[in-house]
Amino acid sequence: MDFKENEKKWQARWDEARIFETDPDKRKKFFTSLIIPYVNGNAHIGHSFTFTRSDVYARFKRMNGYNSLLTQGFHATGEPILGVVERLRQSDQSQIATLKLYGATDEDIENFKKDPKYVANYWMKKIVGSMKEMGYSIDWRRRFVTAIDPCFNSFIEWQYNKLKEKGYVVQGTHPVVWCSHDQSPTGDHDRLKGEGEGTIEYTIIKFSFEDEDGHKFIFPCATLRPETIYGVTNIWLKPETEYILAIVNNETWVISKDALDKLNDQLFEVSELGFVQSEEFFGKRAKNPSTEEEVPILPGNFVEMGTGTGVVMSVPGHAPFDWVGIKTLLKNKELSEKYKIDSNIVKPISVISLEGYGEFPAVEMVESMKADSKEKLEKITAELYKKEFHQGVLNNNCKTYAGQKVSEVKDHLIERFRNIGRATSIWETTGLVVCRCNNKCHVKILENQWFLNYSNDRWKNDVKRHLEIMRLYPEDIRGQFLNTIDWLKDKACARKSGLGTKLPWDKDWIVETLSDSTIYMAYYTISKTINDNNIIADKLNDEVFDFIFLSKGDLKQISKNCGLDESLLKEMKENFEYFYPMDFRNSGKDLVQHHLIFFIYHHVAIFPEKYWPRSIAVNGYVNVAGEKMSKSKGNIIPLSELIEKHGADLVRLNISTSAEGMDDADWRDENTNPLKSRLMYLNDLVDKIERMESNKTNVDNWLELQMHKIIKETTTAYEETKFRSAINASLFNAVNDMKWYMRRSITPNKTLVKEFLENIIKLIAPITPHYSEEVWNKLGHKTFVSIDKWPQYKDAIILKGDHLDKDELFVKKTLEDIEHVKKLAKRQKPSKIILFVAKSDKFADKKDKHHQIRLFEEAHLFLKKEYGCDIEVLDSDIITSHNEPLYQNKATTSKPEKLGVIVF
RNA sequence: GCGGAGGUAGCCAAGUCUGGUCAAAGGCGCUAGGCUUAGGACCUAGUUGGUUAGUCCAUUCGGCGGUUCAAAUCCGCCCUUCCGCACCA
Repeated sequence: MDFKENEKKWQARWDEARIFETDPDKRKKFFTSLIIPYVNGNAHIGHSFTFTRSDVYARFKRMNGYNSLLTQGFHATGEPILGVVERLRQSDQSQIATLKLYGATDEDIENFKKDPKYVANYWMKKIVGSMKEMGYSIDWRRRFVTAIDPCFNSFIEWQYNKLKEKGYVVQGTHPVVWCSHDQSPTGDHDRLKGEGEGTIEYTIIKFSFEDEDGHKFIFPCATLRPETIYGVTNIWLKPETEYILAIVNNETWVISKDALDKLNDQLFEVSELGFVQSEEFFGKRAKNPSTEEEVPILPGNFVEMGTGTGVVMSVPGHAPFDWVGIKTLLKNKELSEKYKIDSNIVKPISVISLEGYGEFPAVEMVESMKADSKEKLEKITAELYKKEFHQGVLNNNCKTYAGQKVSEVKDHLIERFRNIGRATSIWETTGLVVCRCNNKCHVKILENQWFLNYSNDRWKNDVKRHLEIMRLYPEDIRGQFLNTIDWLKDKACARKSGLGTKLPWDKDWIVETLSDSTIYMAYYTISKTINDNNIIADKLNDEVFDFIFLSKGDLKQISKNCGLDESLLKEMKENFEYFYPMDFRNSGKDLVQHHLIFFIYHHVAIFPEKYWPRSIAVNGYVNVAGEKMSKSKGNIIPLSELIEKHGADLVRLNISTSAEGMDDADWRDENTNPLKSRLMYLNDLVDKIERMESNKTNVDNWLELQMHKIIKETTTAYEETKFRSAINASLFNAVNDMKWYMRRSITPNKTLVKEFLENIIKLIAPITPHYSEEVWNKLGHKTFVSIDKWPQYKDAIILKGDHLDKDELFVKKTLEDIEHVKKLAKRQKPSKIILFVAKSDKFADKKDKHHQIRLFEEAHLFLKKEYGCDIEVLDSDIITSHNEPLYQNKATTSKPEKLGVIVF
């Protein structure tokens, strides 16, 4: 069979017969879709896994009598497409290489530079092409592209108006990594350095200071460990450095230049007064707001002006850098005399007790590890901070907090100091972040940002409650869902750039990307009507959507208002009410944390409960020959290339049986071989059927039993989306059983073999649809197997079939025994084989013995054919002392579960 | 750090919920033989070590310890790999 030829043939026939165009009818419906792929490149091997799984499930349901709707849309919302265009305009070679890998020509690339929509449409067509080649059973009349299709944008506007009505879209403030040059948040992909870095809040402890003239200043010490406040011995400023004096919320602060910019972006009222050299303050004293004690201000070379405020409090007992700073200073006679300090004045103060350490863990660690380099100090600092946070307890120097665990008291302490105006906070990136434009980023707190109020208790609880009744495949993933829902916070939902829908009430903003992939499934139910009738976006106002999706309003009136025919409105409403809710959604496991959760959230928020989604399936990633896919490895194989090489059925079969559950799939070309050879075996068997006769044989019952077991096992596996198990049963086990049957039965039974084949062909049809159509046709059927009836099994046959299995197992075991003996006796071509059935007294039931004798007498021809020699079955009871010793020995050692064997 | 999923013979991978029938399915690879004979495929057997006319013994399922007549499977501790943690799709 030429797979590719065959696939083209059947795809054309399906098209012609429109068997996948799905409209409401009397049957029960089943609604699913493939994941909505991003149209900035071609479909590749990674997509094929989730695509195929969805199609297989839709086909499985279709054969099980459902009116199965499989739909497909495309995703163009957000930055990526604009990014592609931008990079092409800058002649980015790696971008060009990627696009070429996906099959774009130089001419295409020139066109891409002109228009993002061209890019989207170009790749959409390519992907559609691959999907058709893969034989996905999609109702193509319903396709659309997000952000490009104006009608879809109207739908998103409706979504947001609904969410806002419910109070689920709110305004708030939020810290983001910010590039002040670009004036925008700097996401991971926009960074030269600092991928994965986030934001972290430093506490600022305000130390007060008064100079000789009575001017009051604040030294705002930025720290991650405000709980060590009681252990402060001094303040560090960087020597020989200009600090800035600035009015910050009506106080005069001494801070770094960087800090000024940061505070400016973090909702402080800031105005610059002037410069001051750090030397001006050294030796003078500032007041600790917790102890009211005065501590000296001293030079510390290690102070980093770019971090925090550039002003640091020193806790030498618990901070390695501080202890080294103190040591360095005391060693320097000139400075210590100048600033009048000695080892008493800056003596470490113990504030945290930590098991396994003495009073001053930082001192101990520095000394024992001889830490001197910055790297070493950073390492032990991180280690010590972690230990003290998790295991440390504040000691008696900490007044009211004495005896409390650091991990438990930290937040209270910060809260109290803030409340009495002695602390505030400054946000910092968790590591150095440099924007594409080469500017160093800091944290900005965005105001009046629009948020989806995912932390809303009512909303959250609705989601959790619904999750309880949803089916999840595999069930293991539930914990991941629950946990994510628990910590889900509000999510910024409007941005300034990218393709997408404008926020309906604030046109300066564009709705963020993920909201385009939350309830778009509802749009599939109406997109056919929109596409067929060229409905324009203006007519699809909120009133129309309310009518279709929420049954609100009067048909006549709405029709009049929007200018759409009543019949069209009714058609959309009927389609929606028939196909909704979505029954099954399959995605990669990486989408659980956002897409899939938001999918539930938005449905729960907007639609009546009966339209909330029914199930979610999740699968792993796709590796190629054991390695992760990556552009750098160049192992991202476009789907079209795979199909060209193997044909769609083998790609479908290989990928969908490569893994199940949350395991990652692994594409290996060579794995197609065993799959192909089994398909060919079945195909070849069809040709042999004609020469068979319809005589019952003694192993027919056994094969029939296997058939029912295979149907049952396969069906159950499909239900659970365990396609690997399904194929294991319906292809591997089935072929093995069939091979055994063909070997075992001297004259295979035509009727049974045909029935068996027909069932197997159907069982694998969701995964290898083209192949199955062809073989089905060859078996003499004029119908499409894709829409034929799923095989049924009979539990009754399975339940009473145990003894058949036992018998066959016994024959197989005896075959192995004979082989074994042959080898040991070194008789490659035996002239005669004698089998001994055990003596009567060893059988609990005499009937079993007779059954055994009959079994092997029936198998006589088979055994004779196997070994090409005479086979004799002997009853051990008839062996007497007159027989040869070997005979006597076998007669006595034979057991009911093991025949005695002599090979001549 | 928080959370999720894993670690099984050369590789991939079932089995773990519901302990025994597990020296542990299946596939790949490898070895021997067959078939054809120089194409791959296909068929049979083997693939922890020892031992044997088909038996039996020892050791094995990340590590250590425990429960049990019995553990890959249950319990505890430890080691280790992968994944997600948001304004990025």
